[in-house]
Amino acid sequence: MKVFKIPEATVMRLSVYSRYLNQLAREGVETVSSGDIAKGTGVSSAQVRKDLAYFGEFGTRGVGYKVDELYNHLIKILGLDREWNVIIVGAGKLGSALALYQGFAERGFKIVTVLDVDPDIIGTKLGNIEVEPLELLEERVREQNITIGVIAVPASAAQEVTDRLVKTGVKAILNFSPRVLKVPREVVLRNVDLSVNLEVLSFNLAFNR
Amino acid sequence: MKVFKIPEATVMRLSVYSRYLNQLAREGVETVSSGDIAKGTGVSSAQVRKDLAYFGEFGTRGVGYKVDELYNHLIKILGLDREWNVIIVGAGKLGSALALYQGFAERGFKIVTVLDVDPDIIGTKLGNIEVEPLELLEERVREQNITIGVIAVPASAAQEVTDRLVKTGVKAILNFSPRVLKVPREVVLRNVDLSVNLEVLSFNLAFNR
DNA sequence: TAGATTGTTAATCGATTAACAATC
DNA sequence: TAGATTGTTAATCGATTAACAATC
Repeated sequence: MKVFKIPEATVMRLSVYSRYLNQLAREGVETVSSGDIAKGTGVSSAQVRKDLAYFGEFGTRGVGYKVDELYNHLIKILGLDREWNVIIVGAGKLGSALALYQGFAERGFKIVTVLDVDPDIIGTKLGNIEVEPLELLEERVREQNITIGVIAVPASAAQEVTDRLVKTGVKAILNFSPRVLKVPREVVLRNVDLSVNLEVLSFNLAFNR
Repeated sequence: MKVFKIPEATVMRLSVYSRYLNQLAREGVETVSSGDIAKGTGVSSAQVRKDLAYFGEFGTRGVGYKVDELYNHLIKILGLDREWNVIIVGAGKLGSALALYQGFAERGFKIVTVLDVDPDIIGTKLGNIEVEPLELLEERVREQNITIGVIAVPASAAQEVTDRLVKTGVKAILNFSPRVLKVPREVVLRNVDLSVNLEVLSFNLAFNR
């Protein structure tokens, strides 16, 4: 356990940098400066260096960073150097959209189970995953070594599902329901609202101009 | 145009408050204090009052806020008191997931057009919207009075599609492609990365513990 | 009035930026 | 060496929190 706290904004930027480095690597670029990364990702070069400095010294003064080296460091820092098994609970509009989105797999997140309570939904296929009944939650989490749970159920069911996931050993919860969830301190919780991004846009359109 | 800048975090919290107030209203609650909202949404009560103070005085000292009144204020502030017509460009895995997700409609975002270049995708139905060819971009934006464009195309096509949208009068761009886009100052741009939420979790799992 | 809660100011905390010595 | 760029410190900026007068 590290003593200093890493700002969440830094973590999110590291993710952006890593994508950009991946792109550069595919283009055959071998070396970048913090200024290059800055221009490519829309932040300041001081920010890039500061963000990296939390984790070590990855560059060479006067020269810059080796693209593939820095990329590998970032992937390791972000915990993307392994595969994370993910369960999605709730296969309604949102849950099935998430299950169908393949961008997660590229970053090491493997959706291995999708559950629902609706008999009409159970048994349907989302890509190559079949939606299974909610009762299988504990069984699937255990046998598939699932560490991340995605909550895509209605608000009324969110806490109960979360409790079951946590009790069975899930270490992190990504909550898409509009409910403030209680989890033990050692479980990582993150709340997401898909349409908040559009709302920030509409706010800016309606208010600022 | 307001002179002071509203922190983006404030806007995102206003969105959270509005959802919570909506829930309270449905439960028949008539009055809330900043402390209630704080507990219900997981922030501090000072934060709630500070966020609201940017926009006016909505409460009564010693009493609190009227739930429906405050809700209506927030909806207005967020620009959700009207309908926004949205175009999604790109109907791949991500674009179609976004088109199928109905949560946007609840907040006033109406997806009216989905475009793609792939002949295999054009003509397929996403809910009740049919995917149409990219060539119709200008025509659809104009005739359907579209103000918000969602970029769900590969990085290589992102800037070109953005330029066409902006040129045709779209006022805001929600960019899901991993590309830093150039837009004129008056166009609102927001970059989103769906899997960054999972990456923040994996970072916390891998690094902090 | 006494109790409660807002709106707002001042203090604190944290994150970003500027600047530069270190060094390739 | 001269030029370039890192790593890091100190200065700045901005956001959150604590505290309290105003007031219902």
